[in-house]
Amino acid sequence: MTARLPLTGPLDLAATLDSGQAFRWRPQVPTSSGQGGGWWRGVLGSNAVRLRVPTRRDGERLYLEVESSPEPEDDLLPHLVRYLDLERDIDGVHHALAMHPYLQRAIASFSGLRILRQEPWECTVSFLLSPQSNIPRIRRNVEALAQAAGEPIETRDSPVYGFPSPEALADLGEARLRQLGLGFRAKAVAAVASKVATGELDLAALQSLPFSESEAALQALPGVGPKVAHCILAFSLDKGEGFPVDRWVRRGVLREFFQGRKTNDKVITAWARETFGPLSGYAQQLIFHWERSQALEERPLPGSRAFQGRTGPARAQSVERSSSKTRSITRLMMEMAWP
DNA sequence: AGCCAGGAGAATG
DNA sequence: CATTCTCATGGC
Repeated sequence: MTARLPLTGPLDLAATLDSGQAFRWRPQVPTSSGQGGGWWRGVLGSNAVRLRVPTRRDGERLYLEVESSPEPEDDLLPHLVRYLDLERDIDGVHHALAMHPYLQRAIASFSGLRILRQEPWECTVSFLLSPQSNIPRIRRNVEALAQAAGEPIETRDSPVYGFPSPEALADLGEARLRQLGLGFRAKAVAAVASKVATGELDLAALQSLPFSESEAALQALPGVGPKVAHCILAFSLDKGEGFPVDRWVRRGVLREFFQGRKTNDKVITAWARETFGPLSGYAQQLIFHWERSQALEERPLPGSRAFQGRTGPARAQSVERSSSKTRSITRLMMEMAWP
């Protein structure tokens, strides 16, 4: 099954799918002849899918291919539209945030950066894995969970697994979760899985609560502090006030908005909510991506795939200098690799 | 090799 | 209440 969806605004799949919101998307490696490039493979519900946004003059379109069988339910498209939040007026959001010169710079590089609306359970587990970890490792951990306890999904080539149900993860237990490489995070994953499996906790119900109540309910869970709670709020519960503060965001905010004075994260979070309101999550993503890309530019890590260019304006900027137009990283990379 | 990681939670001062 | 230590392991 394939589909084409019209886009009303920019969509940068690389920035949106591959830098820390979700952890199961992989770029499809193009063949030596350049075929298959630009696709992103992932799992949506019980479907193995791939996505692509080719460059077009008459406006961009999103291409979807379902690589698994049986055929998907006919509500897959609505689910995809919701997952990528395609009906969001991202240009409008960015226009509002561009009143801050610092954010304006980030917007110029990441105009198609979206905030996903993930399934709350998968998002919660993903960020339970995040404390004192790093994105490559979180990816590995999530994938290990899927292989150990997820439902197999039929495809033509390598087997794919759905994200495990709460019951499946609860049944694994802390010890087995540790064996999968989660480290001390296994305890929290096991505990929260058990709460959801027994019905004691209804994550989806938190979406209909006011922001602060939803935030408090999440932080009452084992392994969920301010950072993890705000990731869940922003990336799966559609709470625009969510503003996860990690070291990148902290660095950017203190330098650009606090004159370099250091303050604690509680102050930063409150400031963000006052300053950006329901657009806090978008501001946070722009800051996060911009700060990481800047760090990458300073220390390019020769040979790293990041340097060879999917995300990060380090490489893109050098191209943009010779091209007067500002384009999204995704489109830029496509033009470079597949003219 | 050795430092550090999209933190949380308990232990201190 | 603010700061410090511990947790488990792997990426670079």
